[in-house]
Amino acid sequence: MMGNKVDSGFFLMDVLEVAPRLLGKIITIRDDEDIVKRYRISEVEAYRGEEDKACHASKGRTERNDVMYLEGGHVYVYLIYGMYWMLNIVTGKTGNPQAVLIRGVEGYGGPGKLTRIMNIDRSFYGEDLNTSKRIWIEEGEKLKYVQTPRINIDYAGEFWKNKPWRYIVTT
DNA sequence: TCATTGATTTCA
DNA sequence: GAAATCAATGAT
Repeated sequence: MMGNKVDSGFFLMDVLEVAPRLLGKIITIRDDEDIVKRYRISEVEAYRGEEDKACHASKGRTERNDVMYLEGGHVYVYLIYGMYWMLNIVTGKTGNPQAVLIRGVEGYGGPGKLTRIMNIDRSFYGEDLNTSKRIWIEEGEKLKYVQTPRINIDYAGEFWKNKPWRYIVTT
């Protein structure tokens, strides 16, 4: 059954609006063998602009975070700890570096595990969710969730570390 | 709690 | 150039 792709305007809202609304939506991947797989989003984290010390854009625009400065709807992928690809969705308007980290989908918790299962790597960097033929987001049901502080951002300082910008679907 | 792991970033 | 850092994970 084919779901409806989300409207491109959805990704242009502020990251704090987009993050909770992504819960329950479907990440859809078409692989090299033309097989389409769907994953329901269950956990995300929001990273919000240069002022957010936990955000990769907190020290300005670099080669790595460049795509965060583009219009919402692009895909931001990067390697962490030399082993794990992280999947992020850029949000907000052009020049406003925000992104949502996909931390979990139904059946698979953990951002590094997801990308391994979905076969997501560097080649997805900069993909446009509105036009890409191999990754996009489909509408899903609205789910209840709780908020907690973000994980593994001790370097960001107490103020930013304590922001409850991690969103988890409740069962 | 600790080793893994290497691209990116930071410091010189 | 060299050194430090890091949106994590799995084993101990």
